[in-house]
Amino acid sequence: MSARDKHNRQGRYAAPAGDFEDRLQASGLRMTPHREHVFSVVCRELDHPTAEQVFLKAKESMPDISMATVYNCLEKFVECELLRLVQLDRGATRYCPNMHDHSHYYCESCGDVFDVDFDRRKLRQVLDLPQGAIPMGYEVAVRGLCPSCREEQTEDISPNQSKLQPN
Amino acid sequence: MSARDKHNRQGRYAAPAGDFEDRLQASGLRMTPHREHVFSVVCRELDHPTAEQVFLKAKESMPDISMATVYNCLEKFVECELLRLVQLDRGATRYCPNMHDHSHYYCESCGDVFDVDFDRRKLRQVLDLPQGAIPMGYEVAVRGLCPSCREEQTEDISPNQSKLQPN
DNA sequence: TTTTTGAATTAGAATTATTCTAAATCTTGA
DNA sequence: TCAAGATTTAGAATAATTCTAATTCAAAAA
Repeated sequence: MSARDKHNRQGRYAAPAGDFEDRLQASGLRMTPHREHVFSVVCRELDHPTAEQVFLKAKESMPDISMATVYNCLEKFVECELLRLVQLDRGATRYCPNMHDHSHYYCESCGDVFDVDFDRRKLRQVLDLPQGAIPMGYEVAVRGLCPSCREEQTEDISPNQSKLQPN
Repeated sequence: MSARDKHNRQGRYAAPAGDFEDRLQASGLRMTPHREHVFSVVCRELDHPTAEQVFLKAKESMPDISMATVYNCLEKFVECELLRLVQLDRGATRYCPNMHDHSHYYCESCGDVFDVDFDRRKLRQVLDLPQGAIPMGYEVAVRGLCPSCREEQTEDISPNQSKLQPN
């Protein structure tokens, strides 16, 4: 089961229809079988995959595709705003097809990553930005327990004994 | 001029006094000249430096220190919560001695990184967290123009002609 | 249609940041 | 003083990514 299914969050992506080709062409890029396939892997098959995960999945139905092509595709998709980079820690960069404002919730127990929405204007108000700054984009990551892992960890102990300190 | 000076933000660090030694000892670590020096470099000499920047600066007054020691020190400091990791993009990991809740503002024009405070409870309210999740920590990065770079870019054109879209 | 031009793909080399390893050195407590 | 273990170190190894240069492919021009 994918993280998206498990956490029961609706996927909302930038390119539901022919938008994919439009965005490529707007950047002077061609739509190719490789690009279509790589993009579909990121969108449909996995959640926030790394380049290597995309490569392995893409190879299943396109065995001759190379790692270099996967990297090239992903880089171009980021340039034409079909994907965003997600850098949760020192590890490999992940790719995210949800181009709406959202944060990434990383469960420290199961390792899943899922999207959590926020309102950009409200987020801005929470930040004590210096006068004159022009914020253009926000990247928010949350670490903690996801609902299913929290349930596992609390089902054996009574609520009052829980050491979990939500904040 | 350091980013901290330029952006005129007060530095507030976890270990102003003898807290440094206490935190090391609480994790079973010794206070050594190398550790003291590396920590002081991160705290006083640079803002959000990478391991390599710390190494180069530390070498100035301790020429025999090795890169391995710098990495070891930084890793231990993160473990005993004297420093936090900051991963702004694919590049090298940065280290931050401000252990209070805050976000990192990255200026896309000059490349400086400075701290921006937020209220943890308010941030939590802005996020549409799923029922049952237990958030433990937040990492917020903002990209945009810092006040000085914004001034440079707008001083030649009238305010109405500005293409800048703050949000 | 053929040619030309440049984009896309590729394998493998190179690079970058980081981690690992094993030896030497230093500290502390017995 | 000795033993145990922590610290430091150089350099090797690793992981992720980027670069390079050759090849293939596709669209526009002739």
